[in-house]
Amino acid sequence: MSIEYAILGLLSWRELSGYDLKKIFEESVALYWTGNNNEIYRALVDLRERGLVSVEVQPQEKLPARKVYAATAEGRAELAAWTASAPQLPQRRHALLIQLAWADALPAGQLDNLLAEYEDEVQTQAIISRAQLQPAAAGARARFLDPAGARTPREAVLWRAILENWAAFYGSELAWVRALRVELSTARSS
Amino acid sequence: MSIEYAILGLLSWRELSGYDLKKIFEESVALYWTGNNNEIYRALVDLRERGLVSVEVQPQEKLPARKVYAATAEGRAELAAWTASAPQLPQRRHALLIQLAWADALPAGQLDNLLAEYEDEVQTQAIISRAQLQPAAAGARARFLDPAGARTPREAVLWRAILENWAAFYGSELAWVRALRVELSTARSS
DNA sequence: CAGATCATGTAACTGGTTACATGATTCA
DNA sequence: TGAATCATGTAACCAGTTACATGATCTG
Repeated sequence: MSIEYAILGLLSWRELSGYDLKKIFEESVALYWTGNNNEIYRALVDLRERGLVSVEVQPQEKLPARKVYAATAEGRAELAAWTASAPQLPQRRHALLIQLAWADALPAGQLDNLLAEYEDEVQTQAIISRAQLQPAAAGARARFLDPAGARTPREAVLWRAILENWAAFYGSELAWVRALRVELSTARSS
Repeated sequence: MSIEYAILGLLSWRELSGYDLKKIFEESVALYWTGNNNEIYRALVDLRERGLVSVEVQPQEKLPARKVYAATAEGRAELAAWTASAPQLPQRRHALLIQLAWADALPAGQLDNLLAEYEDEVQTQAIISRAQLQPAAAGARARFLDPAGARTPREAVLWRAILENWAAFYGSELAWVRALRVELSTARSS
């Protein structure tokens, strides 16, 4: 899947500028693209050309004009068709596992340092993804996937499930690396 | 990380032709590239140019010559340096989660069909990845990450951990989708 | 005054995918 | 005889990343 459907989905939820989208991508765990300008602005042009989104240019006095995009009826239809399409398996690229395959050449201390560093990083992500399960501060504009911004109870269930999936992913990874460190340290001393 | 280190690692383990590599990539769960020719043959040329692998051309009577590659001393040094490098977080692309974010427009039955199909696919992967934890048939050439092919006990521990990571990944995913289906069906009927 | 924020975009590159191309051999 | 396997490669394309480019405004 390309970033286009993610953008189309967001624009079906509320109207947003390229800059808004960029921030949403940067903040969200679930939207795993970097949110770089190139891709977002090109995707918006493309969606526009295909008639899936509309633009409204809002001139501002002192800042560059905001181009605010929203999904059109055709865009919503296209999105609905896509959501019904056959699910793909998630793809996971896990460079550390390839590193570990050949890491037997490393001294035990260095290997454990590597794993400890990894554990730290994963723990950070686990905390962040668990935090997203908590509702945002009252008064704040609901962020993407915050059940408070959902339009129906079922949508809230789905959004919570998405966040739980990410939390489970990092939780499982954290448990794995901790178990591996224990196993390596006990094997060494036995 | 590019596919190059994965190839260099395999060639540090045993000597292989491009065709052998292709098959290993296709068979292995852990080596998540498609194993397409383009990338493998280009990577081999590149590694060769950088002096990290050597080639031996083995002419065959009736088939095209095999070009058998192996890691050189420099290649092994480069690989060792890479294994010691800072670990990266795994990256996961999960299109279904983006689909679900906007799936509230689907009728309940269609949504459950989608999730059921996903559950099936994940279950297949879960079974495959658990199966790789079993030793290969006696007499068969040890496959990549089969502890039987490991060169030291610690390497066997690492290889098992890698396979367990994949099994845990699919196991966690399977539990998640099952729980979600239950939640959606009970919410509907209450 | 420096750094973050608002707001738009472009250029160059990397990594990876799909499909094309060739041709003999082996097996059901 | 048709499909799978052995064995090499090339061409065209797509998605995504990093870095470049501009410039005003707001905040500490």
